[in-house]
Amino acid sequence: MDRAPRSGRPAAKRSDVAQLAGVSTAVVSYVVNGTKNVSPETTARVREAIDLLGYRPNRTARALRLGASEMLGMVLPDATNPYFAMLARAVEEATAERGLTVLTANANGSLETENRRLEHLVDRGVDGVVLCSTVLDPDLRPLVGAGIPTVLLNHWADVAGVSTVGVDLWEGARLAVEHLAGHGLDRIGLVIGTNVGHVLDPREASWRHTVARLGRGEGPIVREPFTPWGGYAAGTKLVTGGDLPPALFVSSDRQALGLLRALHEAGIRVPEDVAIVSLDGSDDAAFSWPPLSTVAAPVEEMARVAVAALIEGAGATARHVLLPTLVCRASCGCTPARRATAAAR
Amino acid sequence: MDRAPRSGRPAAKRSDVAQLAGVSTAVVSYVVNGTKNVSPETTARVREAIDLLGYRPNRTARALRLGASEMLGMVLPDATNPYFAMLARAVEEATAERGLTVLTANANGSLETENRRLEHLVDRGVDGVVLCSTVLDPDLRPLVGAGIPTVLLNHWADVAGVSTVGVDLWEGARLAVEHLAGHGLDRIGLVIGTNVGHVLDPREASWRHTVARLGRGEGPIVREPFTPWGGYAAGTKLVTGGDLPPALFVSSDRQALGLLRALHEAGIRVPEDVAIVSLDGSDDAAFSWPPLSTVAAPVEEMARVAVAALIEGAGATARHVLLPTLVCRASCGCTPARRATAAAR
DNA sequence: TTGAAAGCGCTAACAA
DNA sequence: TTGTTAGCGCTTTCAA
Repeated sequence: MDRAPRSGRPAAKRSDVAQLAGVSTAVVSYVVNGTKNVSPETTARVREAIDLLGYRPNRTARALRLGASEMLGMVLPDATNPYFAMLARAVEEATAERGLTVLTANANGSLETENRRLEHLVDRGVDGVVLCSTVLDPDLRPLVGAGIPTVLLNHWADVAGVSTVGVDLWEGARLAVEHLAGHGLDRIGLVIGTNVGHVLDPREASWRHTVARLGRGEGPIVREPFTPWGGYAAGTKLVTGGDLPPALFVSSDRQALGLLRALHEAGIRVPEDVAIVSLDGSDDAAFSWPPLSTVAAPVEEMARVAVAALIEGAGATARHVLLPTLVCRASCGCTPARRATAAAR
Repeated sequence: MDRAPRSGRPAAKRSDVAQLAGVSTAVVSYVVNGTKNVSPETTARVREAIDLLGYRPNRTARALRLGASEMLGMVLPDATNPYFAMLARAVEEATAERGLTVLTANANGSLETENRRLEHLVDRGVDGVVLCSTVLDPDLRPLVGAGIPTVLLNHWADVAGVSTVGVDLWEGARLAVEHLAGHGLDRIGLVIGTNVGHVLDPREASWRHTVARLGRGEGPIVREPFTPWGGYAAGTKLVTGGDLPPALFVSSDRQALGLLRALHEAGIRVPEDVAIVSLDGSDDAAFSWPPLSTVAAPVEEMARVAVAALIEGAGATARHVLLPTLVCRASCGCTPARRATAAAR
């Protein structure tokens, strides 16, 4: 070795422990990993030596030897999006419970970056990958080529060779539309994203289907990106288009935030003039004005299922579809936004 | 080795490349890392072999050999907080530019978890740590003990032995208060967090100082946690306390979100009845209602400085204090919130 | 119950 | 310019 040890006292290694305890290095391994029977006395001696030296096993060496890094990779479109941030945190938690680490990477909304990050994770030797992709059919070749178990999280389409876990968007849209209809609103519009490719988004399909089933009128449909700016643009279109329906199903919370702003700017009241239910259930929906009623994805459960699929999946590919739940706040009209006393002012 | 190779064809290793190219393994290293002169012909042959086999160096082995993982660790209080999410993304970017990877960990607001995550990062052999702690004086022992370079990000107090990079909060508060005063408002209150320990928060000190210097009245001061719920509680107090000042400096965007909600519920208009400037500059401030005027931290710069301090710092400990900038939106009264046409309705 | 030793894939000093 | 080789710290087989 030709490198100076790190500043500070060099970390103790397994052989130091072995020497101090008067055993072979193998025994230290047995004690540390509990993989073999070691006599109580020896165990005690080894434990003591470990404590004395403050020994911590070198996980890099372990990873090299094992051919497994005990790390999971996760790539997100953008951790700055509260919904993905929740997902990331949940995955981290589910992973930590199993003694693994997550290596998180942001694709920043770029497919090219997504691929680069993916390859990077492969190089780092992650044992599995949780991929939240913005595209329906991500490029899985680097993963498949390396034989790395992969699960597509927050995904609703079928993809060959990998497991997916997603929300039942059809059911989510049904929940939203039925709720809005339950408020007696009879024309229900849709604000939805643009990046869904050529496959019909289940949110759109279900919105259309449910509106028809309930015998309500189909309001306008506006397609804009899944961002607050997209939502703002949608709101502006709706307002200037002069065809503002009394109810709107918005396919993401962030869009709803932007929509709300456009509506406010135009002096349109929510929920009095337009009632809104959105979809995601991210934190920021609770502190918009008015607070958003939203169909919430079961984020923790999604994460747990995804991690389990990766670890226990053992090559099986399954499609997990989880049910969302409606969280009522003020934007749909369920709860009065202002306090009674305030309204009386 | 006693383990089956991963499913799929086993990855090519350096010796395969060497064999195919008809050179020694050392030469492959030289070519891959560009550490030594290799003749053009040999280089070409090696490159070809690499492409042919789809060879990718094993970073775990490299890390073990080098004694450096080429990973940086980052621990955050909560990546679900948009401000920290921005910081995390910026750090990831600054790190990627240098060919390194970030291992991110969430402390979930718990000091105990923070320490556990820190130790975990040490075990993983990270070459440096970016620590965003919620406490003023975090436990750096695991880091110092292992001789791992550390920088405290988003920190404003002096801590022995490590570099810090933070925002000039005094200046931030000055900017906010002066701006509010510039709108002709003469009593300026403060909403601030509770978890600052026994040291006087510079935001509070500067608010007090600036208000006095400008000859304005000091409005009420409310202390609640740095969360939307804290902000909501603060707003409720202010409203029911009956001492609502015409201007409020709020020490974090998330608090401001909650505050806004409490104000809305009480039918109080922003900025007409109360003008608000907050501090952070996170994304969600742009889509609240009304959009928040906020003193924005130079997040990208903070991240770059932090990463540079870690990598080029070479044991030096410096204190970097960066300047925030005021971003005016509607909550302070600079911009009319509603469109003129809407106001005319 | 314990130990000796091979070797994970890579780097780089040293020799040729 | 290229090759030989000794490890990095760990796990685990096989033998004692």
